[in-house]
Amino acid sequence: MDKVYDQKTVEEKWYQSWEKKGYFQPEINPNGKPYAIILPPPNANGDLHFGHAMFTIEDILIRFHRMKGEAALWLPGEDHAGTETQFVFEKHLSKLGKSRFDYDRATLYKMIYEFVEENRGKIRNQMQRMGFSLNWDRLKYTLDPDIVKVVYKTFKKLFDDGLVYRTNRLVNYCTKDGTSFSDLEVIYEERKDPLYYIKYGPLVLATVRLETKFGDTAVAVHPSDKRYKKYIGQELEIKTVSGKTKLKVIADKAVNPEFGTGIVKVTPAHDPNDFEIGQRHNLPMIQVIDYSGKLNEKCGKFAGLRVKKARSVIAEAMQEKGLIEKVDYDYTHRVGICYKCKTVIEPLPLEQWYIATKSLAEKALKVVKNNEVKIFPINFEKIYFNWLENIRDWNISRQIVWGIQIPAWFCESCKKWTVTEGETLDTCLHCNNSTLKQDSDTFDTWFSSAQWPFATLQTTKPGDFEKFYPTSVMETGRDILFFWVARMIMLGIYVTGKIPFKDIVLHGTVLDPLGKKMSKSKGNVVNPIEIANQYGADAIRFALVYGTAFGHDQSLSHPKLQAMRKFTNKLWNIGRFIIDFAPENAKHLDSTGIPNINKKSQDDKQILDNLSKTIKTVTQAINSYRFHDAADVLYKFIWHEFADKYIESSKDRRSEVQPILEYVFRTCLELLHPFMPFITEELWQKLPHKEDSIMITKWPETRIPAN
RNA sequence: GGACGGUUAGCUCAGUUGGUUAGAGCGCUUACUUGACGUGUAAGAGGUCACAGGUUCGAAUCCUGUACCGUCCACCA
Repeated sequence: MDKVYDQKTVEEKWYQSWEKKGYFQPEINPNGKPYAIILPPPNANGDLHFGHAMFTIEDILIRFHRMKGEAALWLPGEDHAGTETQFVFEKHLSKLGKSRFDYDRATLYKMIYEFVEENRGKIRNQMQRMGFSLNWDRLKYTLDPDIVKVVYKTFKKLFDDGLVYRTNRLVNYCTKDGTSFSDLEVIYEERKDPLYYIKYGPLVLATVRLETKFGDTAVAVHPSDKRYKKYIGQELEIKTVSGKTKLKVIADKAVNPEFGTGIVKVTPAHDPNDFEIGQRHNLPMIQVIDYSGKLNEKCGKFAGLRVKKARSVIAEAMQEKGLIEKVDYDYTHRVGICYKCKTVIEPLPLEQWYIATKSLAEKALKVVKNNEVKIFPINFEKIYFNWLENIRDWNISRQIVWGIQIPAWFCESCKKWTVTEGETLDTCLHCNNSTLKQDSDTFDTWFSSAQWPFATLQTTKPGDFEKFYPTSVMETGRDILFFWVARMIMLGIYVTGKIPFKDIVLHGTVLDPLGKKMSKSKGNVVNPIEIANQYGADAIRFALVYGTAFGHDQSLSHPKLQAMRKFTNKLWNIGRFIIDFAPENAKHLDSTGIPNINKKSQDDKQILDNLSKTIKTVTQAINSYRFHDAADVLYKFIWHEFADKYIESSKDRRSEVQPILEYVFRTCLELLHPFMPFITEELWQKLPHKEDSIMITKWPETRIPAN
């Protein structure tokens, strides 16, 4: 053995042979009880990033349960990631001087498909580099025909049950990306914008959005606001930049009398609040901004201007006519922006498919309240409850081509919609005319992701669903608790009648070394594969769980990685001492695996005793998702008890205690294996052993007779 | 406006139901390195556990409040 541990050769050595021998298949323990984790499917088009390195937690669980003799299945998947991928592709197009408008739907789809195919598999290699024991035979892709079929079926069922409906209301629209988004995909930013106090007839009101004034259909005050009581119900004549117009004054409790002058202009087509006021008062909707973010023909001479430009041009025109009383330039408010391209989100009226979430959310709440589904750490329960209790209906239509096209057909003759399970319709089921047109929109990616646990297990191998559903654990980042986890519970229960998983385990975020969130725009993204190449995959895996309470954020720390690299070197040298430097006359561990020596000293008894305690603690810690406890105990025991004390003190009786050294060390490797798969396999192979691999040897606790 | 997390040695962080002199890694000091260890071992310096109250025989740990940092949720024009 080399004096210094060379992680590169060792870590390249084992993965393929493990996979070839079928260790990643649950069938390796045919009679074990089922234990399943569905991998949160990474973007098929992407690279491994640090969030994915946290899959280590899932690998620890899977390897641990596999060693306990369970039929452990870790099911890999890849996500087509609709908007994400299409936007990446559009960037790629723009570098070529093209845009999505240069192609028809089918061509664009085909191009993106090929673009993704070129990159698929890249991330697979990277996950293998990390040692993830995923069952690749069962790999699923969100665009696999059988998955798509499941998604269609769910949509049809929802439609038939009246839980999917189509309606025209304001959506969060990104005029740059050309699609609507769900509420979750809008992020808010504090912005400073001028607040204009404008004259509306005899009244003065405050607004930021001057450019929507062409869409005003009323002026509103609070019903009990004494200042304006006499105006309620009146029709005001208003002088504007383009002539005179008339607006009615209405009373609505949504108006805050404290803000501005206590008066608002009501623009139902361009503001969510105003939309609701409009509904209550039967106001007409006048759309004055189009889907490209420009004022339309209703705005007279301002037509064609982009919103931002229009605002300043109109302000100038109004100043000239003396229609602006004052401007507050220090006004800050929160503005919704596109999470992807940071464009200001425009609330625009658009017909979309919605899921009625109320009844689904109630059930999703109940299963967590009943403890049928448990969330770790527990404080996320409150956040989960809060979201579901206030949930709004979910817009699942997206105006992009990359994704699953919605299987709904509109009949031009009878103006009715028909939904199918994916079959193409030739004639309308309502009126028999053949004037059908399929909805050009695609599903929100999260709509298909929300079905992932059952969609995958129903389409892998016969019997998988019956055996592994509900799965044991859903382990993922806490940032997608709403996007994904809550929705999986809602749709999982709805479609299968059962919860999709029993435990939800949420890990924290890995931040950059300065404690900032990693992001491409900040340029502080670190590639975990490079870290693995530098320190070893085992070291990075251990570093991710060691020293930070599970569930908390942590900063990437090079000193810590260095320390973990040293730990692997320490392990290597313990192995070298025990194996290479064994005296020639030494006894060895026999096939029973229990060290059988005549006279045990106090030291011997103590190390064996402490080993048992370590086994117990590590087992308990993993069972309760306290991975940092397990790592800490292992590190301390191996280095500071076994190496520093026991090995040192036993050097005089070396040949006598060799079996104990071998036994304790081998057990340590087994306990460490879920955390550090590569080095433990390498060293374990050099010690006396029975099974072919440490991966399939029995977890130490299961071998200890109860006492 | 709500909610959650954090605040412990110079730095990065542990500290599960409250219990003897508060821990680790890195860094620092001093010796050793005699048969495994790009080193390792042994010993050591270093903390008013954010702040203010309270409960208790006893609090980093429980309760109340405050400050600062971070995150999430919410339609304030």
